Amino acid sequence: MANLIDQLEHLTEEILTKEELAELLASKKKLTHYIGFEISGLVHIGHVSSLNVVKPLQDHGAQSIIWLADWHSYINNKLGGSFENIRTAAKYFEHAMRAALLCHGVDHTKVQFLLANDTYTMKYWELVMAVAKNTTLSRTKRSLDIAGRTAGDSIPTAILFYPSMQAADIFFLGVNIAHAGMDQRKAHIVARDARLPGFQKPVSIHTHILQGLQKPSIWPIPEGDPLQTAIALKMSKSKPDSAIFIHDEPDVIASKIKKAFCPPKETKHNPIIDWTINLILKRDKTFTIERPAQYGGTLVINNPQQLIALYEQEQLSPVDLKNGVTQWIQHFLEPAREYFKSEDKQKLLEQMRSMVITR
RNA sequence: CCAAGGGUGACGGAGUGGCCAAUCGUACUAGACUGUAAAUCUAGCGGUCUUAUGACCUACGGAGGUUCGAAUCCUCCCCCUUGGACCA
Repeated sequence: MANLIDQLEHLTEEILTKEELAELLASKKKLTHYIGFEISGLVHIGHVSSLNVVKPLQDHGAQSIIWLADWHSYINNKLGGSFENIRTAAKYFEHAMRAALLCHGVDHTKVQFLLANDTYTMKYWELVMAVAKNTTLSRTKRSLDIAGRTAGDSIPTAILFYPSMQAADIFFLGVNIAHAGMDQRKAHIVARDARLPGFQKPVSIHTHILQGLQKPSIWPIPEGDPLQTAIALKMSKSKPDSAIFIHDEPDVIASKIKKAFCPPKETKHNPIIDWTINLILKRDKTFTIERPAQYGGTLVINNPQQLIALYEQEQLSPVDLKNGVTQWIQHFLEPAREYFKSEDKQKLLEQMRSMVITR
């Protein structure tokens, strides 16, 4: 079994911190990690991508928790801000997550699913306040982009509880590793800086945020804070063509990739390049592109550098890359599609779809 | 609770008695052009019917009213923004 730290480094954008993780591993403590999701719309490939660390962690004996953060949805007014809708959505979400885990070859029955509302106790709210007491208002406000908000807008007071609650979740669940997409890093920092007496600072690991498939509204992308840029470019559940959902049929996958923004020679902020590097090449050692002989025949890509070089020199055309990516994703999501074939899950999916539209 | 300013189609934002189904921009959809997408151009973009001209229905926060006629005027209500009052 390969070294866990190396594996995680390969799969993620950052580990806070590597030293702390090494210490944790050396301590022989039981590893527990969690990833929380605000329940909202349909589950897409970005969610799937963020679960890429579950397999190696499990292989090293970690207990995995998927946290269904229904209170966060409620606070953020998702799905009409109705607990009833959110509860239905949570059922869908759990299945969708199980489906996503299958794509990574994870035994989903070993993953623990917890719904926040079924789990919170008075002790939890005490922890929320403890975190809030140790966090300045300005930091809380700066952290609001984890909820897709900015303090500048007129915001309901409830949103201000969001970061403290997310940090408190970590302590409440007693996990020693928190993992999430890069867009959630500020919540983890709040937790790490909260210094709650009697609690360990959590190690936190952050995965890459996959870009949305469509052309960014501002192009070319101005230089700036890379994290802000990534958040701005991330795929959106509310724009169906910017994301591929886990239950999308192969023809839908093909049509979305076909419509995707993909400028020739341009490898920065090119979603197809982004997906190839961060989804495909992180998971597989090689990526094979079948292409007609007239365009060069079958191509095997071994690493991101090679991909970038070929693409920038126009030895790999957007069309061929798209075709390769399409095939790969169709295959990758196959287990999820299978999982969702049953009648009860189709029904949940339908419910979910109508809920998202009505909203 | 008070004051001022607001609530228009997916969004931004015009329109302040008939020429308004509502300018314009963005987004979206379709087609043309590219071995992809983008950009560009053309068309569509509340609903139903019609080959089409057109007709009808539903619409400008909600409910009433004035008028031949209202998104536009009046009344009441709801909500939002900013400031203030109360708590002191």
